[in-house]
Amino acid sequence: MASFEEPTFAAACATRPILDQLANKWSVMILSVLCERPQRFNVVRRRLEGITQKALTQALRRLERNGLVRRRVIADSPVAVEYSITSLGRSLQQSFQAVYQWAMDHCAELEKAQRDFDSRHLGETIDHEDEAG
Amino acid sequence: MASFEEPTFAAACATRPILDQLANKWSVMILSVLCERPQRFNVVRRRLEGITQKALTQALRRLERNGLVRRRVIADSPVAVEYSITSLGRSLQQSFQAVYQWAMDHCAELEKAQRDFDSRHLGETIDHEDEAG
DNA sequence: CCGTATCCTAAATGATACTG
DNA sequence: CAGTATCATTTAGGATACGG
Repeated sequence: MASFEEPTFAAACATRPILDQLANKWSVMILSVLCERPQRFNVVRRRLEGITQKALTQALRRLERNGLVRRRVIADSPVAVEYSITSLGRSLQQSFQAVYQWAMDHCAELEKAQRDFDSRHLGETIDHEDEAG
Repeated sequence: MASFEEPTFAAACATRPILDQLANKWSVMILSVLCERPQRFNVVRRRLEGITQKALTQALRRLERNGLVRRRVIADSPVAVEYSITSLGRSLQQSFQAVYQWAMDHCAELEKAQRDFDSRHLGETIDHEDEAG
């Protein structure tokens, strides 16, 4: 059973860069949107409220580089670009969907837990900037 | 079925802060480690190679605040603190586990996709600083 | 329309020192 | 041991302007 003191998640583990790149909120949302159907850049942009063009471009390129999303130019003037999910991307999206579903199922519990935690820690320097203003 | 132009992931959606806080690599790894058994701070630290004390403290407090992890002081001098996963945390870990399993199953495919992408984009200004040196 | 490039600011990160 | 605090540096993020 080994010593239990050797790292479980070694820095050199091949999954590290994968989690680094893909375990973030925009990837979850983008794959979810593209999973429905191929869509154009600005359509995706409008459906992910709050994302900037720069952030979307970066996220899409990262997903494309990992083979999860395909980029296709469908016209030349004005340029139209359609993004679609690959089968590899679709398989990841299923796992992501479970995380997203969990978040939907448990958001009330989480919000309560946060309120309880915060009231237990009154007066301490916690910076929880909620937009609940 | 609606206009398909309204945002799917509205900024005010209750799941947004959840994804913001929990959809990151350290949360995935920490819950995975704590899922085995309750463990002390520095044990967790050693098993997550590359994490700093500061990052671990912050991540643990965030998980604690969301009710996914429980913190328990088990001695006074020298201080010993044990972290354990809650049942809520365990339910999330199951979804995370699917993501982690996916990463393990597909890391070869992903690495190949990246190589292909990079060779297709030779000469462009992509800054992919791999540690493959 | 779909980006890239630049600039600027805000936030995350890392190293170090210190406390109970 | 398990943190907190501070500071320096890096990185991410947003706004804007511009190009194919």
